[in-house]
Amino acid sequence: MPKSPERCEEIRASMRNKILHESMLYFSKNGFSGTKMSDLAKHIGIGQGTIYVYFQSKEELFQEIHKMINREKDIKQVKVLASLPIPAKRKIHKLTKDVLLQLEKDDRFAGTIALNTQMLLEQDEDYSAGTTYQSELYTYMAKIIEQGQKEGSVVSGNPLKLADYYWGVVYLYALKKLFTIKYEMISAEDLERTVLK
Amino acid sequence: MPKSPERCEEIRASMRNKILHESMLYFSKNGFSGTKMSDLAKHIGIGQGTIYVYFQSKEELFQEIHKMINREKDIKQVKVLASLPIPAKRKIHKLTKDVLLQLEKDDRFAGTIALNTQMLLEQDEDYSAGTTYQSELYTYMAKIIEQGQKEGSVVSGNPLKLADYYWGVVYLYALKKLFTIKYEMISAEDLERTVLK
Amino acid sequence: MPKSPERCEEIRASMRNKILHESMLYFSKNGFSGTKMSDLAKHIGIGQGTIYVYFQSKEELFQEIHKMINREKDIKQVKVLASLPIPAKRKIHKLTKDVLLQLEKDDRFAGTIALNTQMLLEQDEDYSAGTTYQSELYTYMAKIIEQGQKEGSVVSGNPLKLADYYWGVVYLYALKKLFTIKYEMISAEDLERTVLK
Amino acid sequence: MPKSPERCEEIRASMRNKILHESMLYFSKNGFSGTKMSDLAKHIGIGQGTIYVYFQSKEELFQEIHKMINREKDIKQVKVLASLPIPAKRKIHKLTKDVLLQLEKDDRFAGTIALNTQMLLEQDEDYSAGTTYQSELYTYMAKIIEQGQKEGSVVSGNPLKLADYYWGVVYLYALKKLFTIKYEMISAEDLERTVLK
DNA sequence: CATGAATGAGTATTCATTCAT
DNA sequence: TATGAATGAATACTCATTCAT
Repeated sequence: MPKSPERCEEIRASMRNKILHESMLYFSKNGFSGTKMSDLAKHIGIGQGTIYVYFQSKEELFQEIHKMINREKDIKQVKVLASLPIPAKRKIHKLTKDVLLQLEKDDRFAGTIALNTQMLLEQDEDYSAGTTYQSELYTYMAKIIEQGQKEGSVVSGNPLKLADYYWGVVYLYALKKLFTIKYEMISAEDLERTVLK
Repeated sequence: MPKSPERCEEIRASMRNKILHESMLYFSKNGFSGTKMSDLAKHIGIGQGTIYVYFQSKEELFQEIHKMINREKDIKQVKVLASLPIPAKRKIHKLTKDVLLQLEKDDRFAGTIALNTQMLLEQDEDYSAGTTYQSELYTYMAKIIEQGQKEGSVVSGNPLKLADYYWGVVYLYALKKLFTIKYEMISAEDLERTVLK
Repeated sequence: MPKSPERCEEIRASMRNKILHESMLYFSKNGFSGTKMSDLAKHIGIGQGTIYVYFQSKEELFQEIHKMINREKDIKQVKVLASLPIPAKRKIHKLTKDVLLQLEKDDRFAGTIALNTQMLLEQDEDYSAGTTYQSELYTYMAKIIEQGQKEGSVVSGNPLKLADYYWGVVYLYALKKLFTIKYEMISAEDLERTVLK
Repeated sequence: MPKSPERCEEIRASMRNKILHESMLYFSKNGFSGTKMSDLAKHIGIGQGTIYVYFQSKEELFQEIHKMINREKDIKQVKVLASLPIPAKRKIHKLTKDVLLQLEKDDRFAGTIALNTQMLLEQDEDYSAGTTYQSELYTYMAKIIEQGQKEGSVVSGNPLKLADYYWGVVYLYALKKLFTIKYEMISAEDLERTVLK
């Protein structure tokens, strides 16, 4: 009895995802050149060759991970938040609460962020890809900040620069979470103070 | 006729330092596994073999760089500042101004900081060394923060955690300076807001 | 579908042995420092990397070869011979005949002996291992010699020293066989004369 | 006051000889490829560069050592001995006594012999050089053996082959002397028995 | 499909040789 | 002349990738 084609496809997709997710975490901890394919395979619990059934090369795997990251990261939330008819201060409260919660709970969130560092640290060329997305996230954040400045709740200064500061701190604590044994997460108040008066 | 021993020693020391400093910058930009010894030598402008006259291996060179960093990083400034009989707010102003100036001017300052990331990202064992020092830097900063809390100029919260936040942001912008083509440095006000009310 | 584990193990063992045997002959002809891993691999007919799948380093391979040699060298024959109830002279005749036959036929026998020279010539530390074994071979030979001295067929003198002389000559002709284009093997009579009257 | 040219020449010759002799011993213990020029220089107690003042290359040094060896080795003794009007047995007694004495006393004698092994083990091409000389030594020895066979004091067999056997044993004990910590030298009787009845 | 043994291009390291002092 | 620091070609070793099973 041959497997049904759909079932087959399903199995393929699930293995591909497994590799993608585990690799993301592994790469985020060890960097691109710091990761050996043999170690990665062992870590995932599969044979070395198996990775090459799903991905053409280490390079491609790394890029696919980034595509996945950018797909997952939900900009939507910020986008929606930006256009809601509520004070900027509340928007920032809400965003901060959500971000810290996600950071706390989801390993992948921290991994995602760490990988962007790796990108920054190791790759010079494919640089643009990661930045593209970020700018969008930053844009919406900047809108909220601008609103807050008008409302008097946010400090003055270039909104984009402030947005970048806010996300930079998020990124900083994502790294700390991933790489430090015991680290106290930043408090909502401290994080908000990057932009709130 | 043998070369004069003193002169010889002098040459050796100067070459060793040259390798150490140049390597620091190179490693900080490319990471440990991302650095090829042949490229490094070319970058320094010496033969590959020369590095091995002074260091046993890539690994050892990397460790010696870290020893050097920890020796150089001057805690003194913060130490002295902490014990001055002036308001904490002024101390933080002074410190912030100095740190941002150094960050702006001295490549090595940013390099030093970036290397600590590499350490964190790539090496698991020799981790402690770097942390030891940091805690001292953090301790003095925490003292200033504590003083500020009493004086009412600094936000409430665990002083050490706040010190860590402050230095974390410094570290974040050091990375940005090293790895981003055009980046606006954080302003003194924004940096101070990590701890000041 | 994974390969069957048994078959896999079998393949590994056979490749390991192939490398071990071929390397033994190659090292014995070229010495340790005279052997390049790339040449060795080419000579065996495998990729350079393959050797490192089975052995950690050139050094380790060399040591494993010696372990193998000491396992293979059959002391048993001499041991059995020593305890047989026949005249020493006949034992020596038998032994000499066998040894010369093996020397003539089996390349590995000569290789084994040549490698012990290499050991002697190049390695200072791991020296003991080889010697341990030899002393056993020498002990049994010495017993036969002692018996012969009582029977009047063997020359007088320290039996161990005479045993060492006998095996030394065997060793000498093993070297000659390996390294000289055309060499006449020693005759049984000449070899026996080291100890027989 | 400039040094007199003769004195200068004298100094040069003496340094050259020092290098030559020490190198001979060092090469004989470590082999050609097993010898590092830096180690050799340290062993001699001079700078690495100094060797290159006197010899063009490692290769040339090695060859010069061989030339020196062949110059030193006194074939004369055997040559003279061969033509004396005394019984072969006495010639062999005399030769054996002299050879063992020299082996006992003079390190260079053993070194010389060991180097011929190295030659055999490592160099395929320059092979002829060493052999040329040996054949002369062997020829005269063979003459003595032939005389002994006529006189009935020497065993029958190809005289050259027997000469080779005799010198082979000498060579064997030279190696033992060089490479074994405590080794009992072969006795004159044992050595003579290679050829004497 | 899944595997892990085999591979060789690529990288770290050594060592004979040069050369400024 | 004597030196030893500097060099790069040669060599040991690694690791992404392939492929027979």
